[in-house]
Amino acid sequence: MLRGLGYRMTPQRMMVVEALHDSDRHVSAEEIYARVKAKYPYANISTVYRTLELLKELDLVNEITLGDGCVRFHPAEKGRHHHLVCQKCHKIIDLPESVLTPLEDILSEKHQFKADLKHTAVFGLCSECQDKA
Amino acid sequence: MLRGLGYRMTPQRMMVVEALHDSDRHVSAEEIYARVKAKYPYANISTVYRTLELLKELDLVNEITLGDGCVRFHPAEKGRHHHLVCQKCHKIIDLPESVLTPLEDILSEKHQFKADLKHTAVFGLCSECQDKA
DNA sequence: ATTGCTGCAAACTGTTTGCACTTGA
DNA sequence: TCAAGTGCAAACAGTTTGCAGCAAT
Repeated sequence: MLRGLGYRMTPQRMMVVEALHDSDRHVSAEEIYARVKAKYPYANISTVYRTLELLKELDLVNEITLGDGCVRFHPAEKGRHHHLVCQKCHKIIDLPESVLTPLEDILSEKHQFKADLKHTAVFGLCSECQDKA
Repeated sequence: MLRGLGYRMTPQRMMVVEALHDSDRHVSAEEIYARVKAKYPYANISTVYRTLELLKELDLVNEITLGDGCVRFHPAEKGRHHHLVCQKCHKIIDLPESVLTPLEDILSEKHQFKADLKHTAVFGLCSECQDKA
């Protein structure tokens, strides 16, 4: 871990990073806390938040809001992708980065807006929930 | 107001609706509350939330999360549009619906996902903030 | 030996809920 | 009249902060 950049490597931080990588993507702070706490019951949620804050600043994790009232995180190294969020069953479908590049180009050319699509979630209905309706 | 559908028309509800329409778009519940309270100091924020909840159910207002920690609302009648949110100056740029229809089609055809883009915000940097960087 | 990080408790923000009272239909 | 809607206070979830002590460097 590259934190000979002035930061200290503490067991707590290691456990947060580990939790982030072990879980499949999109874990909330509370979920990370739960995982860390399972190993080390004295762990504190504010430490989790502070570590996530730091990792975010260093661009090691990305943050995403999926509209369920809590921010979710995933490691930047796991590759960029986007998210389709089903409003009914709350499933999250990952989307290859390529799907949104045309959009990125349009926004850049026609609106001078530099979109940061790693933070983007698209809401709607997945195929199963469409069938049910 | 079409609430001969069993709902009562109370002054509080009128004021919420009024506040929604008077303000330019994307007001948070707190902002609506502030506006209502200016007219009627006894107003209560839970009433605001309850009214917004109702309007949402009746599809009279849309809800959107702009990533600043609070949900924002705007009247459905004001027309559908999308939102570019600058992560630096927090400006909100409205986008005509047409810009995202190609995306809607792609998601529908290739991913069987029925996107509901009225809830969608795209984050990034506006042109001014790009220049500053 | 520093100084950065942690744990704890307490504050804070946005939102929801239970309940008794009020009011629109 | 009387159920639907309100105000209030209290609870809630997710997140942040101040501070004293601890521990990586």
